[in-house]
Amino acid sequence: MNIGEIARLAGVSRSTVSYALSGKRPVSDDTRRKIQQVVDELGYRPSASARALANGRTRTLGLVFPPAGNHYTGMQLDFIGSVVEAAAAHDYDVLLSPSGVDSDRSFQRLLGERRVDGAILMEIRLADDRVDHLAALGFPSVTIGRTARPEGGWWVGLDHTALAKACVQHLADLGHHRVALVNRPEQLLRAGYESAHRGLEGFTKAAAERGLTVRTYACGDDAASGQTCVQRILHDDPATTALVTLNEAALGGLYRGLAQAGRHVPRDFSVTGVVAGRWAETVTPQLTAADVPAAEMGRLAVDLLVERLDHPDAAPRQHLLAPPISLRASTGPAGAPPGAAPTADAVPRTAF
Amino acid sequence: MNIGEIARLAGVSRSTVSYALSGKRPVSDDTRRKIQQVVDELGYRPSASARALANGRTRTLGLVFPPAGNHYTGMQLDFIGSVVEAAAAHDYDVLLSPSGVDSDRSFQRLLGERRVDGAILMEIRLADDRVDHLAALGFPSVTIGRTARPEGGWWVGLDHTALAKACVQHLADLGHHRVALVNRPEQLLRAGYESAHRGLEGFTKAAAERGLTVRTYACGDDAASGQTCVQRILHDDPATTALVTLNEAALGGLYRGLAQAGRHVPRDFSVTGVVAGRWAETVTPQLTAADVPAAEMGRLAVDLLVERLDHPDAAPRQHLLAPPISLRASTGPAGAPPGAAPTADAVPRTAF
DNA sequence: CACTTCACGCGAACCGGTTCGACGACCGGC
DNA sequence: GCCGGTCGTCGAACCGGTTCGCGTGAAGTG
Repeated sequence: MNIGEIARLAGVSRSTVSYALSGKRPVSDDTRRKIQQVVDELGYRPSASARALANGRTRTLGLVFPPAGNHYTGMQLDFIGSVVEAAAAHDYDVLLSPSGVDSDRSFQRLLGERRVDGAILMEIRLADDRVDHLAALGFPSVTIGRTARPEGGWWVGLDHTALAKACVQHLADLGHHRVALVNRPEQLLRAGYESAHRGLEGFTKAAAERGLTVRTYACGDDAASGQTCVQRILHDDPATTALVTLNEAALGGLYRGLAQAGRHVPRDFSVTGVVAGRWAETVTPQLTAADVPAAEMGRLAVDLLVERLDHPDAAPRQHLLAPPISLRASTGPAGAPPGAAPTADAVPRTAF
Repeated sequence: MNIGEIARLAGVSRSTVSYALSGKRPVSDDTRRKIQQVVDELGYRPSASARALANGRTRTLGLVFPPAGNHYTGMQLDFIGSVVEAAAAHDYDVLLSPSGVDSDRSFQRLLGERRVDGAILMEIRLADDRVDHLAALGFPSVTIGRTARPEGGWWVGLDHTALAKACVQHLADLGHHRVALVNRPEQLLRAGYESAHRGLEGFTKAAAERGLTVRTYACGDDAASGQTCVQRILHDDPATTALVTLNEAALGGLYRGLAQAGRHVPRDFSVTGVVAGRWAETVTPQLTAADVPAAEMGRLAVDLLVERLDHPDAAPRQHLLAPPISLRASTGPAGAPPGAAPTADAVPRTAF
């Protein structure tokens, strides 16, 4: 069943059917009605491929994310979900592409074969050949995250530096002096992941400003690594009283490691970090954290991309977000000497 | 840059270029080399739309999942990730469709506009109009999950009945008599979600066989609901000593609710359920659970679908999985009277 | 009544591939 | 020297839409 069939049954030409359906030229009410009736009867829908071929637009967006091996974080899930829903609201489909490096097959399919009108890139690196490549091509894309030189690009980003700083300052205000940073895996640091580097930078600067003694750790994206990481932290400096995590997937393991070492959160150890809100609330005590507004970021990225597609000459736009820390129950004042009487219950508190 | 341009530069006809690239007809070595050289120089890749239009195959698979609002579970994430990777291995792209009901817009786009060669459906309901619709159309699809009448379909499923039974038996073996079931949300139960219903059935049957006293609860897909749910459970029957959860997203909240009520896991309360392995390990104590092999299921679903696409007349195939319970640290013997001396530490044990 | 104006609808070309039938060149055999 | 068969290539049709330019008939105008 194609447009020719509809035309035949409605007794008009193919072009008339096309115009009646698209509204790009006026069609008399009579013919429009007749055509619509036939279309409804047969449940006709124009072929996406043919349409894409004819007018060069696929009405599909590409969502490029790292090959991931097996470790997706909750944050990524939130991004994916919100991107898909926002795209649907704009009448776009989303094509998923597990793509790492510039030259890989998946990426070539997306661009070279013109499967998508535009792309959203996740997990940006400070020096990111994918971004450079797309910019050179002038291909419409929006990144979730910023490279080292984000000027003139289209992106929605998180101010990881400010977020990590805020975490440190929060801990310093509570009187903590010896603080550890739990970062993303070594391998991602080496690859230059933005969040890991900017977060590290903010952490280090803020610690220096406040005169804290700090150590930083790379940690695998899973619970077991988190547990091991806490062991290393407490082994390297048993006087550590707080940590900041940029690693969401390790969070459960961090808590477990602390429990195992006999440190009660938040009574004698404080935990905070940069984590998507939904996941900060699944642990007990709930995590005081700079909540990553993943859903909002996904939506904004789609909005930007759609705008860019609709107005090819529009000036680049960006959104830099810096959500405030949400106070929950995983941080508390430092200084309770080990062995002192318990001062608070482990049950969540709603405020400080 | 299109196939005509390549043909011109190589001094041959368009059809020869097509044959040289596809290998569907022999082409002399000389011309093939010449063509390949031009293709490489210009970095030519054939347009996916044009190709799809010409031969009717898009090399794209649709992944249909519920609109989800804002609540995606970790399990769904694992499905999505593994489906995308498995599809890439077969040289297919994946189109995401947040689609609930049969007649909705997203679903129509996928099928009506012929955007995909086949579809994978998630979150199956016992009576699922999407499945019926696809079956009636003869559209190649594979479901992750089974309807009430799965015979003759293509699917990969989990034996939720057996899994829930195994959980109950495990608890019964440990001496628990009063056990609660934490199910998926009320709304999903009403909609007839397979996992919720089959799991409930297995739970109820096994409990009857073992003579247990049980209560069942519907619970929202988030931590806060889990916490509330535990409160209800302990309010309704304070003598409850164990629970089985089919609700992965509520898990963190369940733990919190128990801690808040002063029940120590596993010393005086046991928790088990049906949860993806990765997520069972993020909580402390780690969850003894029937691990949902989400990654494997995604891969199997893609394999089945690709096979079905390659052999349109092949007989339907299925995979019913029933992974064993992984013993971790969240269950223990019942009967330690309240106030008795602690018998075990909360730290994970590796075996019973 | 002749002449413009406008509204509608038609045919053809085009998007960029694939595929089928045919044709010419070259080969060996008789 | 003619014939039959292979091999390699070409032209044309086709997939199913969109879009441009034009023709036609009815309505409006002087």
